Amino acid sequence: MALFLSTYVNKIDKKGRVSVPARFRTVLAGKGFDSVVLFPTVNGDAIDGCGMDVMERLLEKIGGFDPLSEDRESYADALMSDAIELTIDGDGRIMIPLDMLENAGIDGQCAFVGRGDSFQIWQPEAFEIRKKEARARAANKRASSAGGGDD
Amino acid sequence: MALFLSTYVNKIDKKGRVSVPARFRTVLAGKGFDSVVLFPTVNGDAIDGCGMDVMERLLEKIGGFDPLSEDRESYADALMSDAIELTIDGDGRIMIPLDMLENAGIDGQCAFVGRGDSFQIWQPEAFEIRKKEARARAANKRASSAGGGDD
DNA sequence: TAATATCCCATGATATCCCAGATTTATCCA
DNA sequence: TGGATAAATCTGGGATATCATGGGATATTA
Repeated sequence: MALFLSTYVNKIDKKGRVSVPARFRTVLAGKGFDSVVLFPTVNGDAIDGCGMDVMERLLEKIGGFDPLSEDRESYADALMSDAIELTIDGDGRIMIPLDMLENAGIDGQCAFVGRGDSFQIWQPEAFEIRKKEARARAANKRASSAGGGDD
Repeated sequence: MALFLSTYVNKIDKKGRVSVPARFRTVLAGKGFDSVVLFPTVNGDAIDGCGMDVMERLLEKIGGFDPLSEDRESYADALMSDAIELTIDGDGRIMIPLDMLENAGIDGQCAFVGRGDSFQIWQPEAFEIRKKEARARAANKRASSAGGGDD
């Protein structure tokens, strides 16, 4: 298995620990990682997560360090400066810093949401809402643009 | 053989296990998979099934990971978050999560319906009904417009 | 030395493995 | 062609392993 799929809701215990879903751990381990990289989503309503490989690819895509390009610099800066690498402990758990959780409105429980080559961490209810909205948008799009709708 | 063909009805035992039809397993094995990927159909009245290759192709299509694009193809995202990969056990069975079965109105038995390079899982009676409707629609279409109807 | 993080182990719940009947499908030989 | 034998498939259930979570004990850091 190579992709982050599905959605898992796990509990944050009073010490601040959360289990990374076993499936996600398997994906990471398959790439040789025992850690995750986390950083806030662009609009700040959740947390982006991935393996270190994705960060490296991202950096490549951005073009590496280029002191002459302000654009790229800020682009990369925003990401890399907010990103943290968390080691997965022996029981498969991580400790997400409190401020990162607060920024994403997460408390008590969190939903690990697969996105293929990365995943996101959401406050469960917030994610459900967003998903419904996304579905509605997609349905609209399908309805309006041509009518070859199969199931 | 490379295609998912025909319809097989199998029983869901009280542990929640179902045999994946042997023919379907052969197709998957031919592609090098010992697992299936399942996700709800767009309108939610059944379950879509395929091999991991389909998901990988989809991911390619929507492009790699770009944390700065606010929402990439929302439909694809919804898919990744709803999709699950289920390993086929030594006896050829999978365990479909209860909520996925409930969403599709499946209980007790399920029909594996071949669709070529993918398949669907239906509540057997619901599938029969839908099939009749589809036939009727196709017949109408043909009668009125002399167009090319599909399934 | 407080406060916090990490390690280690325990515990239900649940999924997985393994084996054994029961059916169906395929194969073989007369 | 038919009927008997063999193989594969589906199903059931007990034993085992995995997973998420909790809490105490040990290390780290300020």
